[in-house]
Amino acid sequence: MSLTFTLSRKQSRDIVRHFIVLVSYIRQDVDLGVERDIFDGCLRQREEETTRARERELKRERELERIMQRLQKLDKETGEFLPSPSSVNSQAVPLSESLLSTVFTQRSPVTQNPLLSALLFSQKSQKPPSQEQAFSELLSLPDLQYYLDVLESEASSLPLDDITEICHQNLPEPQRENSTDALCGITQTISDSFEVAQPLSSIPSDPVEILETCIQMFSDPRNPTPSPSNTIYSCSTPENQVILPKCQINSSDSTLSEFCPYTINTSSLSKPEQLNRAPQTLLQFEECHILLGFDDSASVGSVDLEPSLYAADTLSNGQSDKDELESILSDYTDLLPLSLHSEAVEATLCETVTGAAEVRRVCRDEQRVQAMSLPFGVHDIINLPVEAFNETISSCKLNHTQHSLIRDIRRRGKNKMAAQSCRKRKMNSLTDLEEEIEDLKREKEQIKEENEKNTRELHETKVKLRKLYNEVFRQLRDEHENSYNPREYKLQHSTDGTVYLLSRRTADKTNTPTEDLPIAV
DNA sequence: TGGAAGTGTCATAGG
DNA sequence: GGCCTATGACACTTC
Repeated sequence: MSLTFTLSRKQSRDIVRHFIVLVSYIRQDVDLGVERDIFDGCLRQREEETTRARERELKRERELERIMQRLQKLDKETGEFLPSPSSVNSQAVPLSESLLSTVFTQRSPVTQNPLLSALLFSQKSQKPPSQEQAFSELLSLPDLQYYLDVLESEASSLPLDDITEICHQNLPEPQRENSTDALCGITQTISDSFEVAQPLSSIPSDPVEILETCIQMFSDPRNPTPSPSNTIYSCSTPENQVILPKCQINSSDSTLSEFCPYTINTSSLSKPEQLNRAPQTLLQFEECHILLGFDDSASVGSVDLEPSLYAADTLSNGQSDKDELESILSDYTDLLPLSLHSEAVEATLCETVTGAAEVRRVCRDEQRVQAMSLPFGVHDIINLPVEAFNETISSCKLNHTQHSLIRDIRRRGKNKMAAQSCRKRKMNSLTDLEEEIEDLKREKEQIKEENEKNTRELHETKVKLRKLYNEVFRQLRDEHENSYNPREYKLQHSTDGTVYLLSRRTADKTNTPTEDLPIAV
């Protein structure tokens, strides 16, 4: 099980630049005080978060001042006019916009890298912002500015080690202590690892294709699989392979590999060094993470990638269909941003990619499950049949807390699905009732029209009958050829069809035809 | 900024 | 009595 990409020097610079953009915006987001929304109902925690937000706000203001100073300095050096409001405004851009907008520019390494851009921007609704806006936002990052400048100007001739050293020397003292070290750490890691083997142009641009490619690689029997549940990326050859552990928020696992699933070739290292390289890489990135001001204590969002991997295995075994693929892709794109170990990025990208509330809930439950070191995931806890579930939890020796947690997760998950189905039923019922109302209205209109029609026909029939009645009376003659007076006589229709001429006086008294008077017409 | 819509969760009734 | 499902009510978020 391995995923292998090797890089040219230019591509490596692009990747470094890409990491810088991402890391810088993580930092920017934290500095901006963009908070991850965690609902726990605990007032004390809210107060603490409020205090933390104030501190972030103060830090953000200091950062803004530094940015303005840096921008002015840049103007003097380049002789170009850089409108300062853009950088200031960019500080107000939420990370969900600023991060995406920046890395989605045409010249962004992310967009130049189809794999990364496809994974990060799988949502069609995310439109790329203008390049100008993104560039202005990029310029708002002083550390990044230095680093990119060096990359642009000297990277073609200098080793990456020297680049990091230049960055380190050029930055002011306080910032050396922060981001530059971390960035240089990343650079050092990547600089050890480039070798051209497969052009990036061969990487598919479509996320589904990317996933399929990954699945094929994961399931390729030619690739060794040291530990499927703990490995996502490894290198091309056994000699040069560095196994990058699966990304997990709560442990010192690979963040780098999540964003850069390329080969880290350590052929120049000895075997022990090779074995140590991955932890070093991760450690460096962890240091970067910490030094850049990320708040680990508030990090939320432990994510288990195993379901996706298992599903990928299922796919590779030919048991897949399009829905499964889409589901897995969704999981994959959902989980990808969570590996940043940053609550800000996690929250923002979670909300960007999927429904925020559900993702947060899943993240919290996943975190709890992982914190308890439970051997199964939230999905299993919720969706296993009762018997299988009871069998599973009985087979594991769980303490009371673990048992309660699992029961709680299962109860809430079940109830959540029940609520969803209940609401769906309610909506369907409402829709059916509305349709029934419309049908009844239509039926009422039809009956009304029919009634009017019948009324009209009845009226016409009465008119005809009156005319006929009068005509009959007009033609009736007695034995003396005299006509009958309609006021004294009337016609009455019997059930057998016979029409009688009745005297009104007699008919009114007896209400029946008399023997002498009836005259059949 | 208020309101509508959506969602998760809890409490409760009923099977 | 315990478990599950359905549903009303509430809180919260997002638009």
